[in-house]
Amino acid sequence: MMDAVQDEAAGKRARGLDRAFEILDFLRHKRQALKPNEIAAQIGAPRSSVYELVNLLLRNGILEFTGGEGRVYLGRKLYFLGAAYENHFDFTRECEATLERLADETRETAQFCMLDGNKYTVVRMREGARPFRISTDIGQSVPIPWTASGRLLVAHLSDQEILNFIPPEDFRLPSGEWLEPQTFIAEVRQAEREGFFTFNSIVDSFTHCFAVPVRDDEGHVAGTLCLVTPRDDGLANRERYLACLKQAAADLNQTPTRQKRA
Amino acid sequence: MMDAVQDEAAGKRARGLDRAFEILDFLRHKRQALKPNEIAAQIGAPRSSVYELVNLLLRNGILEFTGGEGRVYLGRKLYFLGAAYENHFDFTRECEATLERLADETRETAQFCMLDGNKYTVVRMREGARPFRISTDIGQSVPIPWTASGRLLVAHLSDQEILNFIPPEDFRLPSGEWLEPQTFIAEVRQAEREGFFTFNSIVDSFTHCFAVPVRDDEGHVAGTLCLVTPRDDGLANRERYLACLKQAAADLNQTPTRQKRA
DNA sequence: TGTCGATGTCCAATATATTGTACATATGAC
DNA sequence: GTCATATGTACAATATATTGGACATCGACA
Repeated sequence: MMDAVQDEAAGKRARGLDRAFEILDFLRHKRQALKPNEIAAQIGAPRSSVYELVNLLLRNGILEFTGGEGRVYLGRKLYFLGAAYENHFDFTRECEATLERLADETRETAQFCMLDGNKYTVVRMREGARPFRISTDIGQSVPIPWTASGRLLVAHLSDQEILNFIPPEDFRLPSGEWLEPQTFIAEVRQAEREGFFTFNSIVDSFTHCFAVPVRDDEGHVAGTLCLVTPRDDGLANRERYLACLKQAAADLNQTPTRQKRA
Repeated sequence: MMDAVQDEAAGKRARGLDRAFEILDFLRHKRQALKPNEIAAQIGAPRSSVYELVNLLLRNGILEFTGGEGRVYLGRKLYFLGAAYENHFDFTRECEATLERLADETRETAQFCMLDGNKYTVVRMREGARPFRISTDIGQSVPIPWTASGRLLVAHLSDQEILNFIPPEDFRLPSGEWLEPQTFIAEVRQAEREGFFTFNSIVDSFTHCFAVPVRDDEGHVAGTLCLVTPRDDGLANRERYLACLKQAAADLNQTPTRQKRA
């Protein structure tokens, strides 16, 4: 409830485009088809506006009817656009291979993560060979401060920019504990200096997380490679796992986000 | 030039949303980053509008700066949205496996194709094992009447709907020849009856194409599986290839576009 | 030097998109 | 039967988005 996060002031009209992408993002996170009415109620938008926009998006193939009863979900056109992005910044192929290698070498869960707006998200994942699997939902948005990768993904920002960028409520950890922003920033700077970050996950109580940065052509941190391990394994193999990650990141950096194939 | 295809009447204003997706589709087909100015010129839109929209889309992560000089291309958010679509209609995994099997069995190029608006497009492709490879760009839009799959993809429409759906100029073949719409419709009905369509490609002079429908839960044709072969091979192995395709489609239909995993 | 084209910004005018509201229908509770 | 809720449609009012055009800058070029 109260999902109208970005509303600037008060009773202003929302721009159609913004509202449209709010709808798309909402469906993405819901991961299911919804009726226009439900969408309107849950994102707190005027019903007439949502009906209008949904119809526009349907006509453009951005949304599709699915699930019956007039429910809509993301459409095929988005798939094509996403595929074009993936093709242009052709990280996917090397990424899959790298994750596979990482998972083989460590038998742990390996992930490639990026920022999605001001959240953290797992883009690709390869589960480890352990009998006890640790896995995350890919494509879910998670507050940046909750993750090891988060320390690396905002390292290019100044302290103030970081504070502006991350929604304040995201410093409230799932345990209910409050992570002091200054503490977080200190960790960001430390991760920046050392070129990696590791810690016992603050999302659960039994995993240890490793993250190293992956940089794009211009040297910016474009994403991270991570390992999620049981705590004892992580501590026992710390140096080896870090070495594996760094090597993998170096390989990825070697073939930076390159232009199209031809 | 004259890309303003969908403009209803004359000097009307364009809706922001429509123009926005026009920009996205344009970039997708150009397959390269462009300056806002270039976009405006090439799609025939007012420069001020394009600058406004591009900035909006940049703020939403739908577009990204890339390629320098202020050039923009499709953004990461589109990738996430596309991945969510792909995840929901989980055709991809089975699809890849099916294409691989097809390519193995026939040593020919196998494709999975769908409609993209009122065009045909190759979604996934697996190149055959032949020394002489035949391949197509994936994600490119091609007029429906130029392809074997096209006969199947519009079969659910009435004659009149087909005529309304396909832009008239798409009946002009790449050779310059004119394909009579009634001829095309007759082929559509034939394909519908027989459950497949094959012909010597009208895009080039040396390939033969096979297409069979893939249906979704509700029995609609959601896409097609195709083989693109050298003409003599295609004619020599016609029955076997058709059997392979039908079997593959049956396998895909068995696991129809299913809901999410959990 | 002056001219031209390409690029980006700024701004006012008006065509229109967004929205509140009313209306219509179906369903289920009681 | 009545009432409440969920769902979709229709429409007018006004807040604003789209647009044309002016303006500034830069590099090329003669």
